[in-house]
Formats: sequence, C-alpha cells, structure tokens
Amino acid sequence: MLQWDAVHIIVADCSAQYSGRLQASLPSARRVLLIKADQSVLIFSELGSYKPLNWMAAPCTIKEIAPDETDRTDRTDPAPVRVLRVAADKSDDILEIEIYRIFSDETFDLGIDPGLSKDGVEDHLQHYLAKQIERIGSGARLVSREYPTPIGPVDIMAVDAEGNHVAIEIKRHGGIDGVEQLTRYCKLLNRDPLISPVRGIFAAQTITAQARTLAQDRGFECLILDYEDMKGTDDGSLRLF
Amino acid sequence: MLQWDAVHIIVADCSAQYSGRLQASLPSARRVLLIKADQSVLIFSELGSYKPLNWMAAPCTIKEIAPDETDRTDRTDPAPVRVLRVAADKSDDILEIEIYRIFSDETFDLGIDPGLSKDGVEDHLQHYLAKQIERIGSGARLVSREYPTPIGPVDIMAVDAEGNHVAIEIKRHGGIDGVEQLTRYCKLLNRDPLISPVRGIFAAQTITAQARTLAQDRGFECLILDYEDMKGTDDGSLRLF
DNA sequence: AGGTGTAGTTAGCGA
DNA sequence: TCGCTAAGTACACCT
Repeated sequence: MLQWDAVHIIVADCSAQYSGRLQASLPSARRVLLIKADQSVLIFSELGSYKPLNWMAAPCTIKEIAPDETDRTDRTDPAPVRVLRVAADKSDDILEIEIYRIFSDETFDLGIDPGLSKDGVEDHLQHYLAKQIERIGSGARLVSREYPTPIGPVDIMAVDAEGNHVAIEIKRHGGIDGVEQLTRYCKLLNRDPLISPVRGIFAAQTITAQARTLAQDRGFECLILDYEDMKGTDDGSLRLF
Repeated sequence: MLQWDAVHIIVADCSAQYSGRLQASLPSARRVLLIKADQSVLIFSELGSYKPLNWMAAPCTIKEIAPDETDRTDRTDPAPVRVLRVAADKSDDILEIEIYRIFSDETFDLGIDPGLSKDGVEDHLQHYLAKQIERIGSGARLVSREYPTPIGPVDIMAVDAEGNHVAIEIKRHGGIDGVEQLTRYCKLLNRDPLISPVRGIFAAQTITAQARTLAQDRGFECLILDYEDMKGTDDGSLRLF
C-alpha cells in the first residue's frame, strides 16, 4: 500500500485522465509516477521538459479504488491491476490513473530538504544600475530603488543632469508588457506637479523590436544593460569613456 | 554508467549547483534524480509542486567527471562518490550534481509516449461565445474569431445591432493585463476610419475588481462568461430570456 | 486570501 | 527563427 511519509517511485504502463479546469487524457504507455509524501502525483515520460505530462498538486487525497469501480464505460484497454483516484482537497479536480503493469515500485523517506537558494536575477540588474546610475546619462543621481507609487513600486527613480525626474523600468527581457508598466507609472507620476515632467527609461538585457517601437512611440528611451559589464564595474567607479 | 535510450531514476544524497541565467545552489539532502533519455535532468524533493528544485532542460550533455576534478574549493561536504556535470548545448548553463550516497539506481526504457490530449481551455470559451454572439447584445453578428491586426489577433470581432464594430477580448480569468491588451487593440482599430468606432468588451469567467475598474475607466464593458451555461446552449439556440 | 509581477518560466501557434 | 500569448502555469510578495 501507499505510505504517506515517503516518496513513491513507480514505473508502470498506465493511462490517466485529468478533469478540472480542463479535461486531459493520457493514453496507455510506460511512464514514471512520482508520488510525494504530501500525496501530490507527477506523471513523467520522455516527452516535455521539466513539466510532468499530468499531475495533481497538493493538497490532495489519493484513494486506491477497485478496478471495477471505475466510471469509464468506453473501456478499450485491458483491465487495470490498480486504479488510483487523486482528488484535490479544495476543488473538484480529479486525476484518475489506471495501472496495467508495474515494472518497479519503490518507497523512500527523503526527509527534510533545506531548499534552494537563488542568486542573481532582475534584482541584481536593479542593484547594479542603481549603483551605476550614470549609465542613464552623465550627471544623473539616484533618488531611490523601488520608489513607491499607489500602483506599485517604480524599479528605479533618478534625477538627470537637468534636474528632471527619471522613472526606470528594469526587465531581464523587455517585452511590450514592460513598456505598458512603465507607461502606467509615468502617466501617474506626471500627474504630480512636484515631480512632473518625468522621463521614462526602459532598461533590459534584451528588448524585443515591438517593445522598442512601442517605447519610442510613447517617448521612452531604451537602455540595453550588459550584465557582465555592470558586474565588472561593481566597485562603483563607472567608466566614463 | 549512464545509458541514453532510457530513463534513469536515482535516489541519492546529493547537492547541486546551477549556473546560468542565475546561480542556484542546493545543499546536500536526499533527493530523487530523474535523468531522461534526452539527457535532461530533474531533481526532486518533497518541496514544491510539480516543478523540480533544480533541472537542466534538453538539449544538454551529461559528463561524469572524477570527483577531484570539481571546481569547488569551498568544500565542506564529504567527498562525493560521483559527480555529474550537465551542460546545456546552446548556452553556457551548467548544472553540477555531487552524489554522496546512492540508495537506488534504476534504468527503464519507457518507449514512445503517445502524448497528452487537452480539451477545454480559453479556446472553448471563444468557440462558444462566437456561436452565441448575441450574449454581447441582441442583434449582434459575428465578424470573425482571431481577427487579425498588426499587433496580434483580436479574440472575437463582431458587429452590434447598431452596426458598430465590437472587439472582444476573452480570458479565463480577467486581470489588468487583459484590459491592457484590449486597450491596445481598440486604440489601433479606432485609427481605421472604416471600422471606427470600435466598442470593447472584456469577457471572462472571472474578472478581478482592479481589472473591472480599469476596463470601465477605459470605456469597456465587462461580460462574465458562464462556461457551463454556454456549453448547455451549444446547440446554437440562444436563450433570449 | 486575493491581486500583481516574475520565472533558469514552458508550450503552442503563426508570421 | 522570432515574437506573441496562454498555462490545470508555479512562486514570491504584498495588501
């Protein structure tokens, strides 16, 4: 039987049906089933990337039911040897797995996992650009990172050499949505006579052509961020050509 | 050794380091390693949902290296018994896994997977609303689904009883981004004197309060779609109260 | 708990 | 291939 303080690894010929936000059916084939201690279930095959073909996320409850209690009347597969009905606790999502032949069934207690520590995403770009704010123009000064507005924080707020406010939206990869975000911020900030006029800068490691066009149409500048270059300049001494 | 026409399932104490778009380090703990035939690697623990703690997507190449050839100088863990260096083929992403103790190491040939068939997503909402276009107002007529524009297809284009064009953006769950999308379409369509003025309708099964406010501020109507009701009316005979 | 924004997003479709 | 959009997105953060 299944045991709930451990992970189960099952290799079997199986089919699966998911019913919830959508219907998804998986014909019979040889697959890897991973059943975690929280009763979440993942079904893998050689297909796809890290995403399972089908799954049920925790919190959920697994019930092993008798093979002849299944709902399916359109039976074409041979009779399953085991049937698992996995039901989500907080919705009526159901994943039903029919197992026809088991090649391996192992159980392991993995214990506590210390978890993953990440380092170096958009936050780093923001960090470096804040420290090297003259990348937006000589004489620029930093006002603040995560400058608060009623509709969310502006990534970087600065003042240029002429004393104009500059709102900077930073993305790793700049798309249209980022330009829209910057537009909302600038529109709102420009209503405030104390800081208007506000220049907008769209800064990213890469910017799509469409986003660049949209940004320029909205009167924003685009700034390509070279992560390695910024990292190399991290002592604070900005190369001024 | 590892064999590349099959899936490997390894349960082991291991640590891992990913270096690529970000750095991510995983301290030593007992985990499940799934190595697929395409050499992609997934590392699972009890943590998280269906997403692995760490992984390398195909195409990539696994190289088993001698434990003393590792780069790491800040060694605090005991010497690993095996070290796998997984390098992405098309970038310099690297996932390095150090294995300290192996509890299970199995290999299976899963064969071809017929894949998943899905049924019932946003596409279905679009399908039903197109067939039941009078849900947006009595006398409305369908122009087309996926009405093409230079900035992407409008989900549904229709004409109302007064002969005005109506652009409909459909979402399963309506958020601010959907309203922005509809805004872009309407703005562009209204530049065309042949179809201007264009009404905008934001249609979704659920709409967030913020999105509803924004939509109304932009002059759009909001339409809540009842999937079950639409499905039940699928014979084409629309209930007209 | 719900909304918003990011993701080593992934996946799918169309130009 | 590039670009855009949806995803049973997951996940973190904030209100």
